[in-house]
Amino acid sequence: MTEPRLRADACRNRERILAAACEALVEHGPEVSIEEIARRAGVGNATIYRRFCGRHDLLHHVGLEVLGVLTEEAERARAEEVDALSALRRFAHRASNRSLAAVLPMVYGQTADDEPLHAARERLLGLVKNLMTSAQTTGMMRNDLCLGDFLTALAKLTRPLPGSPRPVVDTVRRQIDLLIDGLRTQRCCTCPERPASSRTHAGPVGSTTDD
Amino acid sequence: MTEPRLRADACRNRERILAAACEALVEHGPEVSIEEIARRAGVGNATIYRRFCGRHDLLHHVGLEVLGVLTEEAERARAEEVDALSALRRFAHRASNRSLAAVLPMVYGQTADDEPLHAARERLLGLVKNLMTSAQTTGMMRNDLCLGDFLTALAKLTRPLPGSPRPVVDTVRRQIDLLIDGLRTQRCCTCPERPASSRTHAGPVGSTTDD
DNA sequence: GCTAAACGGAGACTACCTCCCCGGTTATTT
DNA sequence: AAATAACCGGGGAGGTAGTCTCCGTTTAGC
Repeated sequence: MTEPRLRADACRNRERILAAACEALVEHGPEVSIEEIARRAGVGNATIYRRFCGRHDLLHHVGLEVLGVLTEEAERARAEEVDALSALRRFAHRASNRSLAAVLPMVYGQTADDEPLHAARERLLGLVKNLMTSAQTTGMMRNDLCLGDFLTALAKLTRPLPGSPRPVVDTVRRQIDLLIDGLRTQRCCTCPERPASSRTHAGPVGSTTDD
Repeated sequence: MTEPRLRADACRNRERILAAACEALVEHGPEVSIEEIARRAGVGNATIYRRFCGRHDLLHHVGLEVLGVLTEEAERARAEEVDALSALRRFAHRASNRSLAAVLPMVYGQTADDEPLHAARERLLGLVKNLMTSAQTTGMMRNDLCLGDFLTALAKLTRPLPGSPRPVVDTVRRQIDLLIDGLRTQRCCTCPERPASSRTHAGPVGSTTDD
């Protein structure tokens, strides 16, 4: 049964294609062209068609990969952080890496009635929902919020605006901290007191460092 | 000197085109097609070319109009609200109507070195900047934030995610309130204690009511 | 009711996108 | 190190969609 294992370079290219697809999706929206993804990945467009059978299949695998990473992050955050709100904050930060949270809405629209994708999604939603209710029942988080508020806010903040040369990671992080602080019941500043740069727009272009 | 005044129907159509362009821009991104805008406005595409000389000119006027409305809103908010933070909140709510705040980043990328647009933009930025420093010096708003943090967050939250049938106004409002609460120095819940719907995603599709 | 302004649709032309084929390149195996 | 099979990028055919213009018809305003 199949999967004769990919050659090393083919495997590398497959990863690159998936990563490029994520980037391209969040920047250009759901109907980004295959050519654009290929350009970004630094491969010929034929390579994409060789590895995936068509657009739908590509997006399917993008979705699966992203959902997998996020689910794992949610589990680790829950396990390694002491309280639910810190876990949510950590999860949010991880989800902002490579705009992961913003990829999902782009994929869903294009892959209707895709069963495994739907299942993976429900699993992630369940985990985050648990974190939220846990934070709420322990009194750390306000009660007038539902899952959708948090997740769509996360997706929106994570998604880069067109025109920004490279998403300034620092800004996104700060915005997420702001959001989390808004979620809190009591004020307890989690945001490092980084002096505000008085410049109007983006500061130095930060590298996408992992947390 | 020129501007022989438009006929009533032409004038109406011009408004419709500008409004449709805003909608289309925030939904499809900066390189949305003229055809799509015409479809949305319910006019033939020739009508757009009759009223504006090309894509650049259309976006220029979209930008001017949006900047004009937002500037006026900022001034009114400052004049009519008692404190700077309330003014910011009010401004943010108004800017979320018709996704106004999200239109601007779409326009800027396409209209480089457009002097009047740039001037109008600086004017608005100045007003908002004043509101922010005012809120900060009176101790209502945390100091580790700059103009860009607030404005890009506003633009992102205001921009609809692809796939959402109609932006659920209620959700956007709540997210903005969350953001403003995150800005505060002390907790003082501005958010009406609307009981959280436990449903996973969007609740009822709200109409885009003005504030 | 007349006239000039405005309208929508259709058409020419272009650009880009999808998908496949082919001659050259590279990883792997012995 | 040579053989071989997997893999690669570029280019091309066919198709779709976009931009902008022309033209016969409709409509607002006097």
